[in-house]
Amino acid sequence: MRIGELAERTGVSVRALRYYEEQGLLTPERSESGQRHYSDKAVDRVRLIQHFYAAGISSAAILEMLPCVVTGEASPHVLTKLHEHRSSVVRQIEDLRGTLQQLDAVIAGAVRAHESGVPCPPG
Amino acid sequence: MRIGELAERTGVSVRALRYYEEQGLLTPERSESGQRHYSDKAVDRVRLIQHFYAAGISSAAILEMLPCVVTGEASPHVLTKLHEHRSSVVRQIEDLRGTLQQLDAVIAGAVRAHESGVPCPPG
DNA sequence: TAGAAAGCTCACGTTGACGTCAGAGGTAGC
DNA sequence: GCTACCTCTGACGTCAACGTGAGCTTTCTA
Repeated sequence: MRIGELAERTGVSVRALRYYEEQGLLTPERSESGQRHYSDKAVDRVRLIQHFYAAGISSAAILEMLPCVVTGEASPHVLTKLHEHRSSVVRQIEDLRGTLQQLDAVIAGAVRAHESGVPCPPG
Repeated sequence: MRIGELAERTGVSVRALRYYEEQGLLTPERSESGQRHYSDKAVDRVRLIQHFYAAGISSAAILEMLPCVVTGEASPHVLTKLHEHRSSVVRQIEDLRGTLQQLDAVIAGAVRAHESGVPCPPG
């Protein structure tokens, strides 16, 4: 498929797909005229990349990990990196749980205030 | 306390504290000479701000929510925003759980490959 | 009372993941 | 073969949360 279709199927912009290629995360075939052509597997790869981005993992780090994501192979160094990222993700989840509690406390307080007729700040 | 002490007690840089003030998130008293003076409560407020930042909530959104965090009051509009952020945080946690599974699968595959003596990509 | 340390206000720099625009060529349906 | 989109390569713009440096004033310490 061409870049527009991949963009549509993944929900990622055309610009982003070209950017992924710049970063070495995606290496499509090229037609005679220079147009990019992607296999179906690219859809999953793009989703994986987005997953990692969402976890705060940088392009460079993703690039480092991608070969072993694809082939199942990893050098000890890459394995160490993988564990580091895992820990980071776990930490993020814990932090977000804390934030959730904060938000819930705020919401509960606000609801109580609303029920007891306390005036509201502008907004 | 002055800005340096607040920075030390919260682990946030002096520059960041001035930035929070620019955004309206922090409004310290000023001495005759113009130096900022913070109360003890500022420590908790800074930590709360950091919590929200970590959850991907922007300065503007935090600013909108802060009054009701402080006073326990909230307009219906702010309450809606709070619920939106809550949903967003929940979604982030779910996404990160997915990422964690991906990482675990990759790590498991890499370990198996390592044990069976498969060659490694450079790195 | 000096001088180091901390604070002040601009104001420009940084980083990452794209957005956007320009100008030119490729492709598909009729 | 025409037309309407699609794609290409630069290359500059954006946005948020600060970093950094300059040049100056205030406060603490010996």
